[in-house]
Amino acid sequence: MAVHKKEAFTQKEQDLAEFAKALAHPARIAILKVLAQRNECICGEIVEILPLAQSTVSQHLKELKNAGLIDGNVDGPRSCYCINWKAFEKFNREFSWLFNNLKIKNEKSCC
Amino acid sequence: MAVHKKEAFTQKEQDLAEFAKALAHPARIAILKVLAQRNECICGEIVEILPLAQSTVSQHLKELKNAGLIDGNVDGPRSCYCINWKAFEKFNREFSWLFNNLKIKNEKSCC
DNA sequence: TTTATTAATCGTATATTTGCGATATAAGAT
DNA sequence: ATCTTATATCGCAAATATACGATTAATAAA
Repeated sequence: MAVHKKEAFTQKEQDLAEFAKALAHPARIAILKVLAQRNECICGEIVEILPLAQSTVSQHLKELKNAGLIDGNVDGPRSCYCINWKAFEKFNREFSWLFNNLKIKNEKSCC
Repeated sequence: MAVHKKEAFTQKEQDLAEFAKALAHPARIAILKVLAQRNECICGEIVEILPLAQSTVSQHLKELKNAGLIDGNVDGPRSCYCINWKAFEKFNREFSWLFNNLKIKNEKSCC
């Protein structure tokens, strides 16, 4: 994003944006869904389910992990990923904060 | 994003991702906050508040509008933007759906 | 030890995003 | 009709994101 002026915004705004960014791709939404449907931490399964190359899936997993949405243990050949619930709850809270803040003050819009 | 395989995912996944993408920048989060704090639909004020050029702010507004997060009337020299509550509620619902879906099935993670 | 097997990383091509200045547009004011 | 004012749009440069194949790394199996 070229000349990204992230620093010019509050930490809360940056955090929320970063979290949203991690969700901003259908493949990553799909990965989260897969991680949820199985009650265990798969990984190779994701590659079979998604129409993407292994390296691409690995890259998406890395982004989700960097953003803190998932945790992951790498045990040699077999990795293990799972949802980071605390992070999700924080996002939910932050998002609700923004959402409710808006809703209370401005129930009916002017346009 | 090069070779974007969006089509390979469900509509719900794409919608959620698109919505998240619109939120995936601190400037756009800040714009939504500004639109909320005033109980009217300003616009030029945003330019004064944000540390960005007028053309850049206009571009972010356009993206928010394209994503359906805000509505806007352009009345010649004076535009009028405001939150699209229905869109927000839809996103909130979709996100909760994903979130709850995950939480119910997988209360404790394995890693 | 050698040989799978699984996942991460590297390198690369291409598309998209971000940001800005400059310009165009469109209504109101003079 | 001309000038102001407020936005949108265009065109560009630089940074990121997406995707893939090829390679590396690290454990398990033989």
